[in-house]
Amino acid sequence: MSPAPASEMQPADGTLLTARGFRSREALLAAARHLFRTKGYANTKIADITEEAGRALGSFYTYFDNKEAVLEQLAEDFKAEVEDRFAETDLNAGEPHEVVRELCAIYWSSCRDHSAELAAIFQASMLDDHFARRWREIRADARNRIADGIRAVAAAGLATDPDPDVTASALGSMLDYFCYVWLIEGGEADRSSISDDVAVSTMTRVLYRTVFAAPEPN
Amino acid sequence: MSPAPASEMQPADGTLLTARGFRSREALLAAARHLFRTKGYANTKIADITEEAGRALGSFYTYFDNKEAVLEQLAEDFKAEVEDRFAETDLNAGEPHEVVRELCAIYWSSCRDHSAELAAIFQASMLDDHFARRWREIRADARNRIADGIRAVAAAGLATDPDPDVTASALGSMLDYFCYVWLIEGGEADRSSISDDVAVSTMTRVLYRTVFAAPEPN
Amino acid sequence: MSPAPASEMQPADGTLLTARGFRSREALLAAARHLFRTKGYANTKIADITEEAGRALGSFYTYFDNKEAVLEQLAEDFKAEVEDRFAETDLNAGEPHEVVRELCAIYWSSCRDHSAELAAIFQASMLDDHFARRWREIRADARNRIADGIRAVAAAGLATDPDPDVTASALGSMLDYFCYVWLIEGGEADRSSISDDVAVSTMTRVLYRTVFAAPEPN
Amino acid sequence: MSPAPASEMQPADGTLLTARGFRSREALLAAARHLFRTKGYANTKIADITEEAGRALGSFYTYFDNKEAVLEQLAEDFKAEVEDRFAETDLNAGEPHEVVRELCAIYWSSCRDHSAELAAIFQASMLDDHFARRWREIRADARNRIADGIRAVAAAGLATDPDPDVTASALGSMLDYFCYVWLIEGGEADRSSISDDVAVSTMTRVLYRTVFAAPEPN
DNA sequence: TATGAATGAGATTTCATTCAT
DNA sequence: GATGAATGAAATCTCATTCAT
Repeated sequence: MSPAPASEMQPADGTLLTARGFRSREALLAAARHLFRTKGYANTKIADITEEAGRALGSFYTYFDNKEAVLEQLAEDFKAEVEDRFAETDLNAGEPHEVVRELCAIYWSSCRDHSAELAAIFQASMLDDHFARRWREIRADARNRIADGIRAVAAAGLATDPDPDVTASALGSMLDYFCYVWLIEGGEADRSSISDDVAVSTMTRVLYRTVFAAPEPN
Repeated sequence: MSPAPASEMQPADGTLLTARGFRSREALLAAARHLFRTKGYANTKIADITEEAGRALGSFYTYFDNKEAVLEQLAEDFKAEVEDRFAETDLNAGEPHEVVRELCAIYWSSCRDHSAELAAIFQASMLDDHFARRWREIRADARNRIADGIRAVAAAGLATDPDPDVTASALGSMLDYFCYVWLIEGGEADRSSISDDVAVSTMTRVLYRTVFAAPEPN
Repeated sequence: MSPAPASEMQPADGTLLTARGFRSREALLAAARHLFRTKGYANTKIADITEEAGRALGSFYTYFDNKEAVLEQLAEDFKAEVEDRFAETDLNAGEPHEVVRELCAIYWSSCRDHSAELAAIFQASMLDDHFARRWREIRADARNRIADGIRAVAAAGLATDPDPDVTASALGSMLDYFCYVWLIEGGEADRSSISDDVAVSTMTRVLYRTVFAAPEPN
Repeated sequence: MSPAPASEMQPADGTLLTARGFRSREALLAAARHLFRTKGYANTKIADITEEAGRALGSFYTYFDNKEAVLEQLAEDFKAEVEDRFAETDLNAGEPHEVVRELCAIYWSSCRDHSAELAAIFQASMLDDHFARRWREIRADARNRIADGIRAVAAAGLATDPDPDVTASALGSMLDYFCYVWLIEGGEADRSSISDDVAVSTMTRVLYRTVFAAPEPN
């Protein structure tokens, strides 16, 4: 769908990769993605990644400085793709409820398609200051979008909000952790999965009602 | 045969502790609490805890089997106290908006007063299946409370919700992660703290508007 | 049966014990004996002994310097009693086959009644040079008795043996390890116990035939 | 895909080792063997083994899970070799006394050449149920051979034995512990070593006389 | 004497990273 | 580039022994 990022032909040290090297690097990234999702970031060892990728342990260091660097790469790709998806959509046009729903749908599907990255960076954000900052940056984008929406609604006199930024933080927290719970943790105590439609509708409901202080149309 | 010294106390695990032992155990718990909050659960080593508590490394094992056992104890106390706080309040009486606000206030102050436990168990839930389950249990309480509220509102014909449990999950996720972000992570990219009032008002706003699909009174 | 050894009223440092102290010391010895037999010497911790004895950990050191000292005491009592039992019997009188049988019977019953000491000292002899020497001393008694018997038989012209001491060593090894296997290890792969009679008869058979180079009478 | 380097070897556990790895593994096994014999199994630490082998501590875990695994490997090799040595010899042919002598000679030389394994597994059998079972298995082979011999002698009407299996157990105990005492413990209180010939002759004497109830020929 | 908490040396095990082949 | 063995620092946990009460 999206073209390979320019970074893919170029490892950290700036040198170019041969085709063979390129394949190895991709295999390692794919293995890491898989393991981060299934075992968690902290519980994944370098040796797990190379084994899963069918490569020798030492080969890992040909392409990455350490596990953080892998996540850094994955997080970058993740952020870029989420931004792409938002950019492709005109959130200012259309019926408000539809716009909100579209935003939630993009968020949900991005998280679903990148659950490994979501799991890893969410977890890493709790272990490591660097990734805490990184994660805040990624979160900020959606949060600002929401805050802008709240302000626009207020400007239109449809609802008031004494603190749009904090409300946006709360709604962003809801989106993030709701996705984490259902896509990675495996749901709540009494229910382990939901359909895409229920997920998106629920996220939409909370966002729409909070921003507009009114029920959804129909 | 000989009577227990007056100084003996009965901690959770059923064994008797002398006053001296009781103090050591408390010192270790306090140290763990402090470190879990400041360095995070995973980054805290047993040796850090004993050092902070001014005890020898080996003394840790007089009181706990391992680091998990410390968190288990803290989590238990946390859960018990949050439940106590909720039990003390009659959430069914009074004006709805006030009830919601009260619930949010309890949640926020519980998390604030137990930010160490919140941080630790949140983190541990991502590293360890056991704590993931534990955390789900703790979360379930507030979630069910919210779901009940949504159903009551629907029964009163004030608003509709096609899926109260999932909405409650979303709102619970908001509460949890909002508290985590502001009380432990140190806020968002462009703002590092908020007042209790702003926090509670914001949480209340999201909850109230989502449940009632209407603006707050006044 | 046998009177309390003089050592029982006197701990290692030469001081006398009060009645209370005497009871504690006995409780610890009994506990050690029990644990040495069931868990083995090496696998028994000081804390296990005091717990089994219903005493506080620290009390152990009131009576013994360490675990070795307990075994030393038990071994001493064991050696003394085995020697007593042999001394009570006149091995030179009577029909030869009966004498051999009597010797084996004493050996077997001593080991059976002191299986804890046997287990402990056998094990300790393999871990610790001091007990290896101690065990050799204990073994030497029976071995010399056997060697004397072989020489007497040779002197009587009933059989020859080029190396009575080594043969006695082999027969002593048989006695020791046969007792260990059946009384402590719980028998062989396909049979877990034998009657006293079969045990004694078998030991007798090997000894008698080896010494006399002839079948037992009848 | 790429062919295995010519230097790769196939050790017991199924993984492939490079020549270098093979050498390290052998060095560790040799070091363990040496230390088990001189210091005993229980007194040998993993660090002792790696130091003796001139390897880093961590390297041990490249080849073995723990100390038990090393002994398991040594025990396996030991058992296999003893069985080989017996298999190579036709114990049913020849003059009975020579057959018995041959069996004892094999036993003695096997134990002498594998005194490290003998010491270690003997000791471990007293500390650990797993090795107790293992050791019983290894012992069972010789014991059954002896029991068969006793039955054959009885069938030929040369001697009687009311309980061939228990007699075989006693004779097996003699062989095992006699070898242990003279090859590992360093002999008896008054004599520290014996020649191979005296050892084998003595073992033979006890076995032959017990089984045949008669003096050896000549 | 009795108690049990305190101590810390020592042993095991893990794993990120380096490096020789 | 690829390989996998080598390394050793760090962390966990145990337990004999001491000691204050």
